[in-house]
Amino acid sequence: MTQPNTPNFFERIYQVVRMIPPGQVATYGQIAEIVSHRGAARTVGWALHGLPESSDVPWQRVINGRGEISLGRHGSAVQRALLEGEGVAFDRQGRVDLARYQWPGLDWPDIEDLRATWT
DNA sequence: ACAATGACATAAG
DNA sequence: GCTTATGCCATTG
Repeated sequence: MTQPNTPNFFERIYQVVRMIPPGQVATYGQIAEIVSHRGAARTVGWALHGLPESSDVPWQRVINGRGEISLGRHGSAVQRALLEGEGVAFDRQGRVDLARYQWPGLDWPDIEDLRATWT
């Protein structure tokens, strides 16, 4: 973004994030594993970082591997509110029960087919 | 092309 | 369970 030639990487990330159903959450690593390699987790966060709140991408459903919100204290409140509005419960430490709310992800055939669209 | 950065992840102490 | 150290990837200066 910020440039005419937006790398497909960000678009891929957005596309996957849009597939996360309401009331469920996914981790950065999970998204990275679908769009690219496992190590791209940081890049996923970078992609969502510049995303406007009014975007069609449910960025709030993407959290870190500990089930916690990784934003600075600033946007964390917003994200928490959005998720709570979808039925996601937070514990006292502001963490989500991943075992219960984590997005199952895509099946291998689906991932394969999805990647075929970009490659 | 090199060095630094960032909404991460995992292993080790 | 929390803190520290190391790895990974793409973007940016």
